[in-house]
Amino acid sequence: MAAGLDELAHLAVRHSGTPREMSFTTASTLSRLEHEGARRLTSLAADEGVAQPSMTQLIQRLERQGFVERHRDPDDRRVVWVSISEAGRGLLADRRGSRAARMAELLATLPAQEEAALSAAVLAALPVIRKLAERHPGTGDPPPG
Amino acid sequence: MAAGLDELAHLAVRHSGTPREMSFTTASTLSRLEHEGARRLTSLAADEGVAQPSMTQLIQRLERQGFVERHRDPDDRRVVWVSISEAGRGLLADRRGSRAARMAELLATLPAQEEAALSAAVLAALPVIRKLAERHPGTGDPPPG
DNA sequence: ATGCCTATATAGGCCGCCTATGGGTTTGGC
DNA sequence: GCCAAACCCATAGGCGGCCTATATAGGCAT
Repeated sequence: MAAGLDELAHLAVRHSGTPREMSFTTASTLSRLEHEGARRLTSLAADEGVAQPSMTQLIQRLERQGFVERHRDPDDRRVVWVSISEAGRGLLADRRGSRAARMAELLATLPAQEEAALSAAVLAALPVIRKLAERHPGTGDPPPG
Repeated sequence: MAAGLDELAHLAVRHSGTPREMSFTTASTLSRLEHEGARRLTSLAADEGVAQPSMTQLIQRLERQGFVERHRDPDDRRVVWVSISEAGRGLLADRRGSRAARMAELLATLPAQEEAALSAAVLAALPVIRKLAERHPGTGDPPPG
């Protein structure tokens, strides 16, 4: 069974489209900024499980591309607050839309019987996999909720 | 249901350990060399879905690290044959061992009922997911068989 | 004021991917 | 036999994404 689970993980990584369009950390950071509002650079780095200079570089790139904004804290001028821009929200929306569309298109190719079987399997597996994921060191912590 | 499948793929990518230890392409290329024997650089690049210079660079690094060997074809001196070394086989064996150990350790934390549910779900999902993966553009083609 | 701590930036290095281009090697038409 | 086209691989140069070590600048406490 472990072999089957391993193969599924393998297929997920191979076909996830990451990092063809955008790296996992980039997407996760943007999504976090959308859901949690303005964040400090260091705490972003900690939550995403990358070193602080890596986050500095990522945010600089996203700022250059117009997807986030940076503001110095007037009360503590060492601190940088990072927030998502309208363009950033648009980027996330586009990504989600195209992902969902591809997924729907793919699922539509399945005969009803197989789709039902897959649906049942996903629903059964999801809570168990979530539990396993909590106990396994990954790349950063998921956003709360 | 698409949302659940998407979440599962997300968790798989997040917790796969790629590319913390070794990139997907690197592992896949080494594994292909192990199973298929000596291969030419260009055909390796095509099968792995990367550009030829990327494969040249990857193979140069793997050769430097001692995991593959390169030989020019005496009958067509343009051609380079790439094969896995003993150290390369050892690397793959170690990786598989540690992956399997982590997976087993993780699964051992589940109550028997949940493990049975997960096992059933995986067995039910696997053939359907395989079918979907064939219809979806990924990073290169899987090795035949 | 001095010296410590904190928050971010910079320097430098490696992997992993790309396009464009260069340099040998065959091959095929003539 | 020769030369051009086709082929295989290497190199150059660039960007994303990650790291450690170190610098810079601001805040804080004695």
